[in-house]
This record gives sequence, structure tokens and C-alpha cells, in this order.
Amino acid sequence: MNETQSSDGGLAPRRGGKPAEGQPVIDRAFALLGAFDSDHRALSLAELAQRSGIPRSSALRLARSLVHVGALERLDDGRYVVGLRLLETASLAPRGHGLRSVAMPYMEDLFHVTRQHVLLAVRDQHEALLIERLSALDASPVAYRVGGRLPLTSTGVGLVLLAFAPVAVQDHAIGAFEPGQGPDGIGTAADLRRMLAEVRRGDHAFGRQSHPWPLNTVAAPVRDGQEVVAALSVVAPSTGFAEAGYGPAVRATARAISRELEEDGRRAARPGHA
Amino acid sequence: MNETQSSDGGLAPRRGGKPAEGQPVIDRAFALLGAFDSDHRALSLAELAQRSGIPRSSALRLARSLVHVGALERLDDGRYVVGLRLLETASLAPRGHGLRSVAMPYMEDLFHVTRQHVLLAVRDQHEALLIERLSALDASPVAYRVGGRLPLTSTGVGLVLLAFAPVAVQDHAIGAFEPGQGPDGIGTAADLRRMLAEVRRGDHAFGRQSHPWPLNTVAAPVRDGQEVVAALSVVAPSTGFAEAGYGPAVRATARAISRELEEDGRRAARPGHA
DNA sequence: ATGAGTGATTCCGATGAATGAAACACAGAG
DNA sequence: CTCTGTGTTTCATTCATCGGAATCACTCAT
Repeated sequence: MNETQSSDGGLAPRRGGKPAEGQPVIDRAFALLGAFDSDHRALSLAELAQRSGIPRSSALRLARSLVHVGALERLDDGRYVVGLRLLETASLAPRGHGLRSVAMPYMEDLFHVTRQHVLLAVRDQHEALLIERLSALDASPVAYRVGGRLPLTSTGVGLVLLAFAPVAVQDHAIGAFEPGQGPDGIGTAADLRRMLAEVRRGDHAFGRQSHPWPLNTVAAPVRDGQEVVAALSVVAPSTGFAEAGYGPAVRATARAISRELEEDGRRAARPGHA
Repeated sequence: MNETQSSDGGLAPRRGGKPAEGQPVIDRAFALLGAFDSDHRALSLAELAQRSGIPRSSALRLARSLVHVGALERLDDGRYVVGLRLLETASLAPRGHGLRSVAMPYMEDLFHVTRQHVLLAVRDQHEALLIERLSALDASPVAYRVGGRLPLTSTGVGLVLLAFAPVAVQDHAIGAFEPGQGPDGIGTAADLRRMLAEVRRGDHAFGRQSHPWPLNTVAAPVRDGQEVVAALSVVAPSTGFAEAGYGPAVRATARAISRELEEDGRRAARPGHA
């Protein structure tokens, strides 16, 4: 490691750089893309380099490649933003827009009836990823953003996804649970475990949280065959939250989406396609 | 080439491969991602290699890297699909979900009122890219898919985007126009040019097409400041198409979105943010 | 003007990551 | 059994990648 072996006299300017470590180009490229978040949608080269931990000259070269393929776009002021090309290919993700496209019309109807936030989320590893959110103009503000991640141990959709996740995932979540993270009524890991069992038994989850704002939520699982692939929920301010009304609506909608998914699957599986 | 120059005795197996050409890794990686389309959402390694024109072993290595960062996911049967990671970062594209998030509530209302397809599209080079589509369960089928591309010279949104595009883009489209591509009433390049002028003057576009199904459409521009950044439209079956009703609704909604965009811009521009 | 400061860009030698033909393993079909 | 088609591993070769330093571009305070 020590470059002392430049031997006598640093005649050679030691120009050549050494790739920090066996770090594939793809990793670094996506590290660049990972530098963007909801609070930093436009980044200068310097920010890009700093936030991704990549030397400036390398960051520039990579960013140019990404612009070339359309993954990034360059603004007039020189800053970079995420490009449309990503949206284009991302829309082909079966668990993302694929799921979304069949769920959307039903979510529309649910939204039409409730006029409250309607959420659709899937599980990715130990987090939930918000696929779609419908909100009214005059709706109460919520923190959850489409494309954003949220914890499994709180939020209705999270609890549903966790309840039907592989045991390993559940254990991980229960083990890592720290009191205070969960919604109201879940103080300890034991509470969480009990809650998950309850969710499985009733096939839906109620959630109450008072932390940022007082919000109530009902969530239900969306299935493709036997497997739970997503969770649907309605989130509404506690004031005037009609559990009795939203609960059945959410569960019915979730089942409708599940049925449609299964039909689509059957239709796609049978005949030779392509 | 003839490999006769193996000279005397093929002792050396000639293993080493030569990088086809000065082709950055990023380009190849996105060539892999580009192998997916709406008819091929799951691809085997062989398909992936063939469709992207990359040797199998290289495709495998790249695909693994992409799986590692979450851009691809691997199904149980070994096939690859687009992963959630892409959706996550793609949701940060200002011209994509950024625009979408402010437009959505208004689109919801428009959809609520009309119960017809509501489309939001932006221009990317010489094509339009569909950012969002709201459709009813019982709606007439349309070919346009979220994340998909559609020509500028047909479809209401396309005409609006083209009408307000830089002159170079317009000339390119008019030059490349071939009779028969456009909607009903546009037969020649001259017709197209005249239509674009009319769109600019009236600040909206009507479209009639009978090709796949008889569809009518009204589209209006969405502006951020002076610049047209997107187009909004309602698409409905010709039967019972109430132009008089949809037209104003679409235009009013487009203006509402524009106003909101401008306010957001002002809000974001003024105070120092991060 | 002058200089200081910031950020984007170019240069370029050294080097190791990327490359792909070939070999291998396995599966199903004929 | 052979044969065709998979996915996978190996490995000698080499060219694309790497990043420190120099350069350019631009702003702002003096």
C-alpha cells in the first residue's frame, strides 16, 4: 500500500491512479444515482462527487456516460438530475408499474369513494417501497412519497407486508425493533409479534399513530395466487375516521386486485407468448 | 477473419478476448436494460444477450452486477426482470414523478369529472413519453402505456408538445412526416404545419382518429413559467364525445397545474435550500 | 483591475478490471 | 445415446478506467 517504493527521487509525477478497490463500474455508477434523494433532486458535480464518495474527475466521466444513455440529464446551470430514461425502463418492473397498472383502476375507485389517501406498497428486503399514492388536493399532508421507502414496523402497509413476509424477515424486524418506533399500542417486541399474528388472522391491519399528525390507517394484503405481493391501505386523519366504513372497502378492493392479478397470471402463463 | 495465422501448431488456445470496441461499460449495461420492453418483461440470459448484442459471458457478468445494485432482479426460474431500485431512483426525475406529483391531484379531479382516460406526457427529443395515465375499469382500451413512448405527430398530447417545441424539433418532425401517420384530417406535411399553428393559437389541440378504435382527444399545454413542460389530455371514444364539455375542463386543469408548478418554483427558488 | 476562491474540465501514465472464446455442466428432446 | 440449447466458470490478453494534478471558467470581494 505505501507508495514509498517510488524509490529515490520522485521524478515520476506518480500520475497513474489506482482504482480504489475492486469496485465494479456499475456499482460506482449506481452510487452516483444513489446520491439523489427527495431533498436533492438536482446536484452539481461537486455535490455528486462528495455524496457518492467518488473523486471528481471520475464522477465527471461516469456522469457523462450516464447522461449519454439518458439516465441523467444536465440542466442549463450544469447541475445533474435524474433522466427520463430511467423512468422508461423502471416502468417495466413487474413488481412496480406492472403491479401498479392492474391495481390503479381499483385504487381509483377506492379513492373516489373515500377521498382519502390510498397507498400501494411492496416489500423490498427489510423495508416497504411505496409504489403508488393517490391523494386529494385538500388532503392532509403525509410524509410518504411515491418511490420512497418506509419501515415495516409501522404504517399499516408495513405491518401487513411484514406479517406475511418470510419468517426470517419477521425475526429480523422483531429483533431490531426498538420501543417507540411502532404505531400507538405497540411498545415492545412482544407487542409487535402479537400484532403480526393478529394481522394474519384478520387479514388486515389497523394502525393509529399520533406522532407527526393524528392519522389512522387500514391496510389489507394483495395476493397473486397464495403469495402476498403488496399491501393496500387508506390513510386518513383521525378526526372522523370511519373505521367501519373504510375497513371493508379496503379489504374488498384488495381482494378485487388480487383476483385480477390471478386472472392476468393465468392468461399470461397458458398460451405461448413471444 | 481467418484464424489461419495460428501459425505452426495451435499451442496457444487463443483464449484472450478483445473488448469489441471502445464501448464504455455503462453503455453496455444500459443496453442490457434496454433489452426489456413491454412485451418482454422477463428475459433469460440467452435472450438478454441476444437482444442486447452482448456475448453471453459478458452479459452474465453485467447482469450480475445489475442484480447486485438492484437494477435487475432474478426470478426463481433464472430469468431476469427489472428491479425496484430503478423505480426508486426514477421517481426522483423532476420531469417525471416530480411533475407527476404536483399534477396528480388535479388529474384526479379531471378524471373524477370525466371518467375518461386522462393522460400526462412530456417530450423527450423527438418523441413523447407518457408520464401518467388514469383510466376507469370500464374504459375503452388504449394502446398507450405509462413509461411508453408515442409519436409527436399524432395523439393530442404529441401535437401540443410538438407545437411548442423548438423550431428544430418541429422541422424535423415535419420533414420526417409521412402521410397517413397523423390523425384524421392531417394528410400532408402542410396540413401538419397548419395544425401546429392552430394549436399554438388556440392553446389546445383536438384530435380525431379512427384507426384502431374511433377515439377523440383534447389536449392542452402545461407550463412552468413561460416554457411548456408537458401536455395534458382527455381521450374518449367518439361516441358521445362532448367536446364542448371536455375541452374547457382539460384547459382549465392544465392551467391549474401550471399555476401550481410556478408557485412551487417560486417557493423553491427563493430561500436557500441546503 | 487584481486576487482569491470555487467549481468544472482536461491531461495522461499506470494498471487492473473488463473482455469473450473456449471448456464445462446440466437438461430436455429426438 | 447424441444433439441442441441452456447457464456457468475459466483465463490470457489488453484496453478502458482510474484519479492526482494542472488548467480553464466564472464569481465575488477588495
